[in-house]
Amino acid sequence: MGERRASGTRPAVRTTTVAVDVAILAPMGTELAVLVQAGGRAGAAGSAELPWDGIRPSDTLDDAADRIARAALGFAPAWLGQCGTWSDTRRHPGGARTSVGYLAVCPGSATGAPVGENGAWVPMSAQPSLMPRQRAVLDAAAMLVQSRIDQSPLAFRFLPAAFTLSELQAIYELLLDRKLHKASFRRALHAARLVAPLDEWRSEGRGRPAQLFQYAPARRRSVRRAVRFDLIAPTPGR
Amino acid sequence: MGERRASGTRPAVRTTTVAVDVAILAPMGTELAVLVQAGGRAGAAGSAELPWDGIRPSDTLDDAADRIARAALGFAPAWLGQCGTWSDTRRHPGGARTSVGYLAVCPGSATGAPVGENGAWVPMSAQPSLMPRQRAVLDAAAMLVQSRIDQSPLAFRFLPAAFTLSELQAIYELLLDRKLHKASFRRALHAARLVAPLDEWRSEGRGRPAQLFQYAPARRRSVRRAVRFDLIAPTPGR
DNA sequence: CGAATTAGTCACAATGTGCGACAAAAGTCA
DNA sequence: TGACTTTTGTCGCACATTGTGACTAATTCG
Repeated sequence: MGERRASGTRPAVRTTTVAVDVAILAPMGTELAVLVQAGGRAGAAGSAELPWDGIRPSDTLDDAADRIARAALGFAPAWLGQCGTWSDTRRHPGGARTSVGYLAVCPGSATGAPVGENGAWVPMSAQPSLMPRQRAVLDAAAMLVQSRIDQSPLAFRFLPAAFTLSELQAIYELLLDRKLHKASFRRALHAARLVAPLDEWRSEGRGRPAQLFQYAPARRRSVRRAVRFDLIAPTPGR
Repeated sequence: MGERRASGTRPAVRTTTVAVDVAILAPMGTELAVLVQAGGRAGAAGSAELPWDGIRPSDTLDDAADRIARAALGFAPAWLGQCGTWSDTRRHPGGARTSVGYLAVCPGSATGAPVGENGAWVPMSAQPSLMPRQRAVLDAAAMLVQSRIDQSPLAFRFLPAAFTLSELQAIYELLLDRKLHKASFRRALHAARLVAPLDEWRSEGRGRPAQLFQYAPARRRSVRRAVRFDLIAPTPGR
């Protein structure tokens, strides 16, 4: 003991095979959907896979994730963020020992259009059968959405730039999986000064036309609030 | 266009060199400190480094991080969590192209004892001069602490199992960098039913002895709360 | 035109938070 | 011993935030 380094040996880097795996999520109807592609062995059971690739010499991980998401979607995702990294022997479509997982978010309009030749949007509830490694990435991506909803404007990335407040509320209800009260939702939203009205209205079939808004956070007083003990979940996370 | 994969090529894994870098944080006096070790070239300016190592064939990343933290500290950290992964050309002590960053947390008692032959606790405000890659890891670790304070019992990991409420409040004040009101702090803490009193008191010099508590989250009603728009920061993170 | 439907707001009750005041239990020191 | 200091721990009130149902507004449908 008293050894400076792990187990008395000097630290040394090792070589590994690495892939970037991207879970691309978008709202579809009343729930989230994930974009999967047919695997290498088409027709085989459990052959769906998340879009993935290796990293190129000049790539950062963010570069690679953006490239993979663009290639799968045909356009850039509205948001990208890392959701974890794993290195183990679980199966991966490319046989990578190490996977860097990313979450990509895009508006619901994407789930209405076809995605390439072998892409498909699968509802999260349908539990697409992925290889174990990619299953871990998808689970972590879903967790990341949950943990970031209240801390970042992630919910807005599931919508186009201009949206109605009812659409925004529907996204929050989808992500949080519970009904919200319209008046409370709007009161809190406006108090936070996160959206600005556009001089534009949209009529969606019957009913009064809804005003369009855009995400436009205003400089707001950084009030010192209480410690939020009520948000603490028993497990300290991953 | 219409291509199924990135740039029309089939996806393929690549090889990279990888290190696990661990930012070990603990309270020291009134601020956080990070554990650094003297680098390979002792005495050289900017030679401090975070504990790091490669991954072993049977290691998961969590295994490696735990091993590295134990070796540096002499005991297991109270908490470990991934804070990000980077793959770029920034300098790293081991020359790794890819780094998996971890945050390790341990109680303040650690910062009073010596740490191995060439370890030292450096206050975060002192900005230890690390190589660029490890600087990124440390910054991400600090961000992770901030983002998890309200979502997980992370603050409790900076304390021993038994603690006084004043100690807990001091940790929160240190992490949030602001004074908290004692009565409000305790009211919210007890309302969340996160701690249980021990039948033990501790006298710290003068003043009334403080009762000791332990972290013991009780099953509490999962009240449906409002969407917390006020916590949303303008940037969607990382 | 009236019913149905969706958007948007209001008022009030219930709950939560900031904050000062104060009581309780110990040590310090004349 | 007894006043003074220091720290723990609680109470109560003013004020802010949130939950909820009721209400008005603007549009389509038949």
